[in-house]
Amino acid sequence: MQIEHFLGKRLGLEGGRLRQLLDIAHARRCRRGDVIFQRDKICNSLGYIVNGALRTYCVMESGQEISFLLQVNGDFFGDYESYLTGARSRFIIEAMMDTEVLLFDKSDLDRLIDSDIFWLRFSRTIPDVCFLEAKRRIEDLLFFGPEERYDRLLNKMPEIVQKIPLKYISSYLGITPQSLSRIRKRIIN
Amino acid sequence: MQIEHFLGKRLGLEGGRLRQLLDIAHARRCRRGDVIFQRDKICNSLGYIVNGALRTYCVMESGQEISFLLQVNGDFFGDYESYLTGARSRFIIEAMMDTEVLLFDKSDLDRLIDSDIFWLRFSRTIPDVCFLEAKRRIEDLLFFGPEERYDRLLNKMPEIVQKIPLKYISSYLGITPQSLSRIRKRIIN
DNA sequence: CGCCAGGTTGAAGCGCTTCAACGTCTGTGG
DNA sequence: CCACAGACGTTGAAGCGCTTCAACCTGGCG
Repeated sequence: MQIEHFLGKRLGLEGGRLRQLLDIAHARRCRRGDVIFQRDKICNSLGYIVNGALRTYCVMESGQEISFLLQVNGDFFGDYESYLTGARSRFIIEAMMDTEVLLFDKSDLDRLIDSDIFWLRFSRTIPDVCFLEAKRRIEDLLFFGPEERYDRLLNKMPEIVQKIPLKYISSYLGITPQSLSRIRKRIIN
Repeated sequence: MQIEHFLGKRLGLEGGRLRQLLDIAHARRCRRGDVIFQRDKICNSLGYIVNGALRTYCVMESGQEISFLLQVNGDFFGDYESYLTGARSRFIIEAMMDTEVLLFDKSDLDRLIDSDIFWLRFSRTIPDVCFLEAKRRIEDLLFFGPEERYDRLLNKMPEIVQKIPLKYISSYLGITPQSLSRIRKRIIN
């Protein structure tokens, strides 16, 4: 099946091992606008996007919403800091369109990891992936200006950028919706 | 001894376990300006700063140097992406003042990790720490403006910021040296 | 002494922000 | 079926902050 294939490829798993992992997965469908994870909760599961798009965002004191992450098919989601440390999360995760996800509960993952040294070795993959993604984001913010960042985002997720509200994208890029609107206009030429 | 104490506390290690780790450490002293790690190499060791300060930076095509990380006593350093993936690094690591470090070779760490399930469990600590640091940096860049970022850096490493060249700090903050100079002037009031 | 790197300061410019108004689309209720 | 509200995007005008270019100052060092 497709899901297995993509998830397995992403994680370097196959056959029985992949099946073992899928055994503890919970499938869930969300509608556009559904909140998958609430602020001030402790994140006790990690997720994988089968189909759709999510945003992980933070509401600032001013009331302004800032997109911390925009994620699509094949991406993992969840506030990994809260998952790791057990601290309450400041983030909200919301579906930007109808979305199917697989959820893995921390308790199930921990049990799996304890069950077999294979999974103990495997468990490093999670923070490794999180770190690499985070590093890319830093490089994006540090090495490029707003316009270049938008360009790179377009390359990274071309179909999605056209479909989701502009304001989610602008705060992800660290600019105002108006600025992004003008950048778009500029780029058309 | 002090070093052991701090390193152990940072990693949650003590007694025999801490000694095991220190057994594979190589101490090294560097002078201000020494390059500890060279661009285009593969990073095959991780380091711990006993005393001093390092910067991890990238030279852009324009020739401009951008500080990716500024690190001080008690911080870990190394291009963890290159360490993980085996890819050539685009970063250079340089001592900003006379600095003592402990180096841990990947081959020794891998051997340690394979020797005992304790160390296999422990090995997740490394990417976890890297991820949490990276996440802080993203939040800094995304949630705050240049002036606030400088303020937060002052709180994070107050002694060091006074001692190292302004241009290293400004590129870490994502601004020009001139702008940082003016921000400093503004803040004195 | 004079050079050089690092820092400061001034002036001009550009890009993003802010505030505000208007256009467009969609869904809802009269 | 139309009218209207609300969300979203666009556009204009004014302002602010960072950038750029350039000049100058300062301290360290050969």
